[in-house]
This record gives sequence, structure tokens and C-alpha cells, in this order.
Amino acid sequence: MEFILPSEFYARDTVLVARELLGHVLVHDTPEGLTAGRIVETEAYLQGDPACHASRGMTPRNRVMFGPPGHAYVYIIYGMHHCFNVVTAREGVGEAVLIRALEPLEGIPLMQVRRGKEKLKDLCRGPAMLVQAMGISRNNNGEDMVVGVGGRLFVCRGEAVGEDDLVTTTRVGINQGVELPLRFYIKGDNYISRK
DNA sequence: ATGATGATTAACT
DNA sequence: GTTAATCATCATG
Repeated sequence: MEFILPSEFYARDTVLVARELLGHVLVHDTPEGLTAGRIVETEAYLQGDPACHASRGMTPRNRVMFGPPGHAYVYIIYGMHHCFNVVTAREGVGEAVLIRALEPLEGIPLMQVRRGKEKLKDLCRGPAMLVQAMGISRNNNGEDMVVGVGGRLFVCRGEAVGEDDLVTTTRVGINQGVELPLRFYIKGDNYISRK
């Protein structure tokens, strides 16, 4: 059940990783308890893509995107919200996959407390929501998700998603590269951020 | 040191 | 469907 995806999984083409991440399970084990959710929506951010943080070169903020694959990239947006990415490709290449939505599986009561919401659809339906529900903070930035020893944040294997259930669309909430088909989600899932 | 900006969310009309 | 809230980060002086 708890098979952690190896670093080889992340050390591949970013678009491929974004597609294959769907259906797998993000797990965060904290002192408060364990939370887990099935990944149902992702976006790929590629080097050279104007919407990608790394497109303007390396900065102190995005430096972990250029680091080894399988690390967590957590950043703050609008000063108030967090977003969670997984670093992909290879060291020296600034690419990552943004996790946009989860289907809550484990630790739902804890998620409800952390979010202050009761309805399941209000727990993980959006990048900043799922980060809050999972108890992820900027302390997790740069954390190695593969070793999973000191860090208890990782992705374990779930049921694969068939090509027929995989939908490719344009991304959300950006002004540049809007036309690029780099957003992926599971067809018919109830927990995606936008229908 | 200071100002512009944004991979968002929640509340409101 | 629209809009305000809100601040870390980056670029410029």
C-alpha cells in the first residue's frame, strides 16, 4: 500500500510526470496526525514557459526548482496563500509540477479543523486549499520527498489513470502562456478546482 | 530602501 | 460573475 515513488519517477519529462502523477496519493505525516489525498489535478511548469517562475532565471525563491527532482517546492503567492509543487526533470533544469487539487482520503477530520470547513469539496479544491488541509508550510520548501525519513511528506503509488479518463486543458490563473495545454485532471472527478 | 506585482480565495451583487 | 484582501518576492534607485 505504501509504496513511495522513487526519484526516478520525477527525473523525467515534466509533462509526463504531471500526467502520471494523477491517481497517486500525496501523504503528509505530521505530529497532529496523518493526512492523505488522491491527486486529481496538476499543472506542468516548464523552463522557457513565460508563466513559469524559472523562466526569468534562478532567484532565491525558485532555486529549489533547479535542484534535484523529487523535492518539494513550496512558495507563497499573493503574500497569503501557499502553493505546492514537485520538482521534476533533472538538476539544473527549473521545471516542476503544481498540485492543484486532491480528493481527501485520510485524516479528513484533521483537514476539516485546519481548513475550518466541513464539506469535503471545500478541503482540497485548489492549490492553496490543499496545502492548508495537508498542513504544508514554507518549512517544507526544499524537502526531499523520496527519502521520507526525517521528512514525512511523500507520494505513494495509487491506482493508475487510463488515457480515456485523463483530460488535458489550458491552465488557470495566469496571464502568460495561457494557450499552452499543460493542465491535466481526471475526467469526471468531483474534486477538481474548475469543471 | 521602496514600490510593483501576482501559478488565489472568499465574499458579495 | 465580479472584486477586495494582503504580503513575500523581485527589480530598481
